[in-house]
Amino acid sequence: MKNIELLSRTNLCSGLDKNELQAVASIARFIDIPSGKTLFFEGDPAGGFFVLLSGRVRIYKASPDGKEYTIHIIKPGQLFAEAAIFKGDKYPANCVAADDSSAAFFPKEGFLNLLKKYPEISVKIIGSMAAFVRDFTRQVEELSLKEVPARLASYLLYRAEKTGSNSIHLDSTKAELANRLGTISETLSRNLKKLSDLNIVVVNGREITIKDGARLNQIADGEKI
Amino acid sequence: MKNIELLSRTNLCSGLDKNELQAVASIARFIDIPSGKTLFFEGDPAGGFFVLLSGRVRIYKASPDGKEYTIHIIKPGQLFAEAAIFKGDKYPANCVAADDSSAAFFPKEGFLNLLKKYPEISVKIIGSMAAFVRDFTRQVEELSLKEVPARLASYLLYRAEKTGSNSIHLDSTKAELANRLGTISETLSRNLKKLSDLNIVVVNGREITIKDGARLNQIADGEKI
DNA sequence: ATTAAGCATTGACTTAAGTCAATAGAGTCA
DNA sequence: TGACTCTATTGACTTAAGTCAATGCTTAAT
Repeated sequence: MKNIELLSRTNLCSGLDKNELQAVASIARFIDIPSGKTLFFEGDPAGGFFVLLSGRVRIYKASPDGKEYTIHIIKPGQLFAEAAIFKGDKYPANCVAADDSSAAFFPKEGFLNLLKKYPEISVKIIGSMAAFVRDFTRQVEELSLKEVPARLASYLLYRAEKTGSNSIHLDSTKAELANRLGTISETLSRNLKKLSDLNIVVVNGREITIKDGARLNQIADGEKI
Repeated sequence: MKNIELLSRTNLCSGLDKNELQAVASIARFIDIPSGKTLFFEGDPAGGFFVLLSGRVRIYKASPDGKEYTIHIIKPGQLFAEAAIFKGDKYPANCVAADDSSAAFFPKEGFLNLLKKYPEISVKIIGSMAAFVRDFTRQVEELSLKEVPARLASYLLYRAEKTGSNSIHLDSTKAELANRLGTISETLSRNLKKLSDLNIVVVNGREITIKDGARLNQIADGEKI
């Protein structure tokens, strides 16, 4: 996939339009990092930050006795070493590629100039990250609902609310939905059947239609089915 | 609590130093929203975005037949209506206070000027949100580990790695930790006891010391105990 | 020192949800 | 059309984890 395409899928750039994306990409330096290669060491002068495009990188600290402490595993789409930009001028930890990876590097000066020139870009970035955080918050809340029926009901209501329709189209397999709900496909299947038997929803392949939203709300609140 | 103090605890401002915080606060308009009061309606001209400081607000859409669809419940610290800033000039949904609430309002123009003048502020905001997203990602992954021992082990390792020590100090009750791990205090207690009986950790009040990190890693990977 | 309050632990029991395995549909390709 | 693959469903069984209730342990206050 083209780098700019990968870039557009990251947190940093997901809200940007074509021109803005182009402007951001123009100051990026795209790099490939073979698995096992060190990208930087603690104490190296930090000239900017990275966005991971593919693969995985590991950020770790090494203690005096030689032990390594992994601080983060970075996944595609995430920023890393961004602390360097506001904390100081040295990277505060080591970074090595855990898989063959690729990243975009943003030099600090270039990025600051870009934002100064196009402040709307920073606002968009902030806005889309805020939305992201909000969705994540929801997901954490959802996952910590103890029972599967409650999680499922909550998810269905959320999707329905978001689209303003009472019909939800799954754009992934049921197994993936199960995973997102912190369960397995069999359990999801059984629970959808229960809801369906009670005429609370109608399931038609990947199309789920809510028939009794009030009841679904009660279930999301923990009521037994 | 003072508004500026509340502001410093939000996503938007958590990474800022005193002067920057002051600069941001100086363009904010602080408002109180009594429970039930509508902050804006869909279609109202959108002059800026908000950060919730206390209380809860509900963002919803109303359909032609009068039904309401809740899109989000906003909690303290979160940005809202930030979409208005990049999507267009009208609020895309309605917003009402669910509890007595307070918020900071940032006029679009003022905020843009601020960021233009101090691009480091946007960089800091972006950086601290990225860190936030990263922690959240981890939390979601952790919660979707099926079994409590794995979630617990994963959490302990994470905390230990982050501090670079093999001793973890809980700054909350065990019940709260249980909640964060998506379980209950009794179950947490039993699992800590198991780990302790196997000499994998030593528990001393709120101090947990890892004795066998390798074993803990296996458990985090799903191995039975 | 004694009581009270809050947090933590333990046991007995119940239940939700996972595992394993078989079967059924749906979609695709030759 | 039939064979193949991928996804979904269902049943029988097992197990992890939740509930309820009792008890223990600390800390702080009178």
